[in-house]
Amino acid sequence: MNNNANSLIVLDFETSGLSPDNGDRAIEIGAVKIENGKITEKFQSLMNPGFRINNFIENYTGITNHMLQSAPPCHEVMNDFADFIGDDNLLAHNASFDKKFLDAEFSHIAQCYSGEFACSLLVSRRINTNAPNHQLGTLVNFMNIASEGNFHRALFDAEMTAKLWLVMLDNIQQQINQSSVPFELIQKIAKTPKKNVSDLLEKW
DNA sequence: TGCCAGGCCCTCTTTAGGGCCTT
Repeated sequence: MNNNANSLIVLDFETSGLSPDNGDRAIEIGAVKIENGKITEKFQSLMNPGFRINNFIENYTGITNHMLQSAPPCHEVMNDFADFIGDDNLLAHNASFDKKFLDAEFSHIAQCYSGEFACSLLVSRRINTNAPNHQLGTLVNFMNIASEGNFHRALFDAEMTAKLWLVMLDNIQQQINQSSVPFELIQKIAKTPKKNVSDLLEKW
């Protein structure tokens, strides 16, 4: 594990559906690298899954079958993405979803990654206890984060997740009165029952 | 024919059910 929570890859997949076990594939990857509290690199690409996506996904994402026809194939994009993420830790909003697609796409090309996932959704449920809900768009509005772009596109969602993450890290830093938040603490927050999180931060 | 995602989390729980969140 890279224990530096201030340097990590924030990623978001758009996909043909909810489950790679049912044959769904990634159709777009967007990611940003956060280093020392700032977005320093970006990665974005559509990818052709080799079949037509349905109307719901076209409407939900704005990604059309016409756009995917000329996109590079998944294996090509995922190999480039493996180089992008290196051995950094990873972050996504509802990470279990993006992790299962990353695992599935990497399994197709015999790639692997060494970083560990953090989940902004799980942390938000424990830190932003007054939020009306924990959907990415709701949290961005709730925390007054500037947002000009289209939700449900991979790079925009990754950027918004990164900005949300930095606000939450700042919140945690203030609570523990330290200048950085160890990745180990992030993982502990995500696994701690909500009612015990304030105790965890006080004693850190 | 009938089913059709899955992990997390809460509670009127744990011998379970249902909502949230992602596409």
